[in-house]
Amino acid sequence: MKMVQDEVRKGPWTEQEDVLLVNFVHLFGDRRWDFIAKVSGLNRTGKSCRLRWVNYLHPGLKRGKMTLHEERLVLELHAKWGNRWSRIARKLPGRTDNEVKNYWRTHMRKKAQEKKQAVSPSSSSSNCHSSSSTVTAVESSPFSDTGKASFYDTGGPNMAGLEDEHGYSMDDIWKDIDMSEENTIIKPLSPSMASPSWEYCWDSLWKMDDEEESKMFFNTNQLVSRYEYGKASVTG
DNA sequence: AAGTGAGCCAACCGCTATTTC
DNA sequence: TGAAATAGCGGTTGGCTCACT
Repeated sequence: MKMVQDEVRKGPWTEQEDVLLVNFVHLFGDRRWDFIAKVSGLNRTGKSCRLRWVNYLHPGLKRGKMTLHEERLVLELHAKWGNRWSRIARKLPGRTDNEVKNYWRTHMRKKAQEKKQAVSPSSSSSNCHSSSSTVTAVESSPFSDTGKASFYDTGGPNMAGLEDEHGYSMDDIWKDIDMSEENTIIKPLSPSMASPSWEYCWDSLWKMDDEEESKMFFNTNQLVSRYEYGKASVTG
């Protein structure tokens, strides 16, 4: 038997692909991406799978607009670390490096435009956020690490830089964020992940024995079918 | 109502770092 | 210890959405 999988798929992910990927990540963990890419039957690269998981499918992700405090954090940490997006993202629970990066790009584009209009060129400084309304918060550099990490915080090698001289702790920041996030939508990444069908899907998976599991590699369509069925029953 | 441009986000690419054998 | 494989990171781009004209 030979599976004909010629072209590697690129471009936007479909819901079915998402479901498959999430299933296989739960089965095999979120490290063996090449393996997952192969056994899942997705014609994607491991790299692509990882990216999809990290940036979109991971259950710990938070969607919606950046809160004021998150904005401040981004500004502060970028001032400190530069374009170390993943590092910055680790300090923003539920945010990805991609998200932070995208935010920064648009944010800074805006700021640059504002700056052009509002500030004379000679007054610019090394701080790239000089015309921002959040400048005061940023300039005070008030953050320290309390160990509250984002979902993929690996406890990175060097957080000592943040554990320093300032009185306003990360705890305070997080408390503020918690309060402000009453208005922030935190939802599962895919509609599917909160649905009964999703739970059913997991339930079935976890009950599988090894043999079943190996069979599943060749029956991934069933997963999608289950999912679709469940989804239909939810949505009406 | 249609056209246009800007903003935003998801995904890819290339390079580097880390892990495994 | 070195090579190969894999994972991770940062930069870039393409396409979709929405506001404005």
